[in-house]
Amino acid sequence: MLLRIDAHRGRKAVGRIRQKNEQLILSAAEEEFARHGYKGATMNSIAQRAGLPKANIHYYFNSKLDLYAAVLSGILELWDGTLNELSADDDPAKVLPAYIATKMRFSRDFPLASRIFAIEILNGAPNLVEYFTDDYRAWFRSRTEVFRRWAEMGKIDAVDPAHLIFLLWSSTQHYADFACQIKAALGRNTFDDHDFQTATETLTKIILQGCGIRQVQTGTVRNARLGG
Amino acid sequence: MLLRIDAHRGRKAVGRIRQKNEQLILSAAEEEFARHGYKGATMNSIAQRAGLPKANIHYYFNSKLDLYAAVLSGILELWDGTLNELSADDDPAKVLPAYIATKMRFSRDFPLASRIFAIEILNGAPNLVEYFTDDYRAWFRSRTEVFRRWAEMGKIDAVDPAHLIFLLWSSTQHYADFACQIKAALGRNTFDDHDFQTATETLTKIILQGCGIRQVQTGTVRNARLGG
DNA sequence: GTCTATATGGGGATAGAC
DNA sequence: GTCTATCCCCATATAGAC
Repeated sequence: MLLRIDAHRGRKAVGRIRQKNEQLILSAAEEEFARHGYKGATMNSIAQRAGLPKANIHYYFNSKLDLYAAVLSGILELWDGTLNELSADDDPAKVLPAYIATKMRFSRDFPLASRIFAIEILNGAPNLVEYFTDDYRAWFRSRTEVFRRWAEMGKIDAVDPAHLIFLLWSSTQHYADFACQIKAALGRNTFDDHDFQTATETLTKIILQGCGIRQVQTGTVRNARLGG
Repeated sequence: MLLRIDAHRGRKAVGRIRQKNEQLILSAAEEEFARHGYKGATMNSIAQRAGLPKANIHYYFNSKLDLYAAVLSGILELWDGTLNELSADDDPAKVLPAYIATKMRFSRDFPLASRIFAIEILNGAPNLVEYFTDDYRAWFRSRTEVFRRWAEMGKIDAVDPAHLIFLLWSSTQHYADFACQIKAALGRNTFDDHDFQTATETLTKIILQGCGIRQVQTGTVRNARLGG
């Protein structure tokens, strides 16, 4: 069964009430899907969280799958384009820390989105077949190419670009996806801005140094490394 | 509702048939839970995969939750003890590569276990409240202490130990949990032993160098770093 | 111990009044 | 557009024959 990821687009333009209610439902659905997975979340619990009768959910989104598609679609829009900003012309000593910081902000600001996406992947991405196409493969290749050229130019050490990208993804998303374990390990109930800053700095230091990039001070623009 | 994680222990000693069937069911359940989550997996599909009638599952494991607890319990046993082998007396240049390699082997050999655990954490670990206790916190602190002392002795750079551990966890588990996305990105149907080796080497290089550890050649024992 | 048949509840979806 | 009442299916769990 194929999922229309863009199911929520193409809806007819709407009034204020509709827009408000749809947003209310989407937020509630995001919370429930993140907490219980697709099957585990119920239209009932979503309706309750949104403060609306169950039938209204079906009025705005025809089916549970449509609602899930809308949530997932919003997440993909959010995801797109962060890695796209990296270019071979950039100085990795400048843009890699920025990329790590951006991904960490995502983990802090949109943990639910990150978790829903993660659960979808963990389950084998049954609803993302049309997302993981040859286009995705081509896009990814264009991204690894940036790192490959950096290595070629001696701006970073010769590391496998694909695995470096996976490292960037995994290490940052971990703070959204495994927040519960992290809090348990640290014995905390919250993981605040200061914690996120420490995490960001630690990751940045290790990954940049691990790639042979001399770190520049924040705010300072300096060439990191000129020779191989 | 509290879950008895040790539900499968304390069962009466059993004959060959029971043991064989229980193992059959556990394997089938692991596959289904990993693929569809707790709620998404059905006793029917588990029974079918195990090649047994549904009622038999209930005969061996009273309820679906009991079955899930047994699966989860086996996973925790598997997880325990890998990080325990690290000691402050060790040379991180030797034992960190070994730890990374072990975790990567886990991702390769037990991807289902990794995914079930990940889904449980993603969902807020509702069934692991009795696992993430103060004991867990104390255990984690004892592990960070190892890295802290390494830094104190100048064996590694001064990095936040907790976040270093999270990095080790996230980067290695990623290859089990996000296998589906990785294959899509690489345009492959399989991620073979050679791929795992490349991934392991890349991670090892970046993380060790990122911590200021000079990597020793495989099989060679050499002091990595003597001074601060 | 094994398995068929069934009870029971819950969840997605809809009809139709307002 | 909104919401109550209801339908129908499916999943867990069990009863009880073998």
